[in-house]
Amino acid sequence: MENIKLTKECEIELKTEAPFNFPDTIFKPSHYQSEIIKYVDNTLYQTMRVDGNLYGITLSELNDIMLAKIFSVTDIDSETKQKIKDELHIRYDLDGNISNFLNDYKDDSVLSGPIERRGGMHPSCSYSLYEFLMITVMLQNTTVRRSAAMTNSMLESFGNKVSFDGQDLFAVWKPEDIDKVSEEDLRNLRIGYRAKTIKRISEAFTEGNINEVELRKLPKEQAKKALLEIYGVGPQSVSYLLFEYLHFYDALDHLSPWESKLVSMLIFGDKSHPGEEIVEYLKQDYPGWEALAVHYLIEDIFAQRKEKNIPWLEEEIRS
DNA sequence: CATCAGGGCCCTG
DNA sequence: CAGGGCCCTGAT
Repeated sequence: MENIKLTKECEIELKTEAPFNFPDTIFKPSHYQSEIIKYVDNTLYQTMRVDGNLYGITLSELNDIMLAKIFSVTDIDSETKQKIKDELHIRYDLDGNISNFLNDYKDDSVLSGPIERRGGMHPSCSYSLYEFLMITVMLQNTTVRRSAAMTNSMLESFGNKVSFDGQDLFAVWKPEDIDKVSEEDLRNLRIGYRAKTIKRISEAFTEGNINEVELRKLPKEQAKKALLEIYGVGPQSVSYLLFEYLHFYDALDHLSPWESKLVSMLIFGDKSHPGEEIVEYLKQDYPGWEALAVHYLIEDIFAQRKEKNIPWLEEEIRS
């Protein structure tokens, strides 16, 4: 596979809506690791496709200013630069205002710890809609280890190897690349029945049936409806999409079993409470912020995992 | 060795 | 609206 070297470099500054917590917003320890994104020395490395061209992006923070470096094959024009800047603002929720959440719940018995440790953390999605859909498909009905294995085998076959700023990583394949491949060839990568879903979604994007720009303008319920019309998107995937990708802080209609166990433990001290009960509880206690509340709880416990062993958490990860 | 659920969803009846 | 089936894999 050809290794694309991105050697031209420029830098932009990104303005954030305070309070903004850089590390906890741009990198999420609860997500499974892949070679699409790297977080090294407080710097995030990712790729981005704009108008058919591939760019390397680094994100870092210096004296409370967020810096993005853009790496490219040829010099970048100001229009593209602006597009990337706008896109980063959206993906990392740089203009979202969560100060009321932090003020209202800083003394809350459940959230005070997470808010103290990670206050200013926003939901974010490093990926385009298509890329994130690919991730949600990989997550379906399997374990973290296999999700990572499937992602990597897909990247090895169809992704683009990219080098910039001393790092090597993969860019997710383009929808057109998959549209040409047979379902059988995809299945040979041990992605199972997901091959069909990936082909269907790739086909929809190739034919221009999904409009990312318009989707982002929709109110929550309409966005949900539109997303559920995509083949392979059900209640679980749509909840990830509404919160992480579209940043609806109150998008909590559904909690997956593994998340329910974690949140149940963190709120009630045992894993037994069912998802529906927890959703009701969160809607009562954190109206307007129920999904963000879950996010603070889960990311906070995963962050603590790096520093100490949490047996009841390890039991649920099985990676 | 077999059986099963897993960071779901589609389809059928 | 409930329930079966689905690719594969590690756990039991």
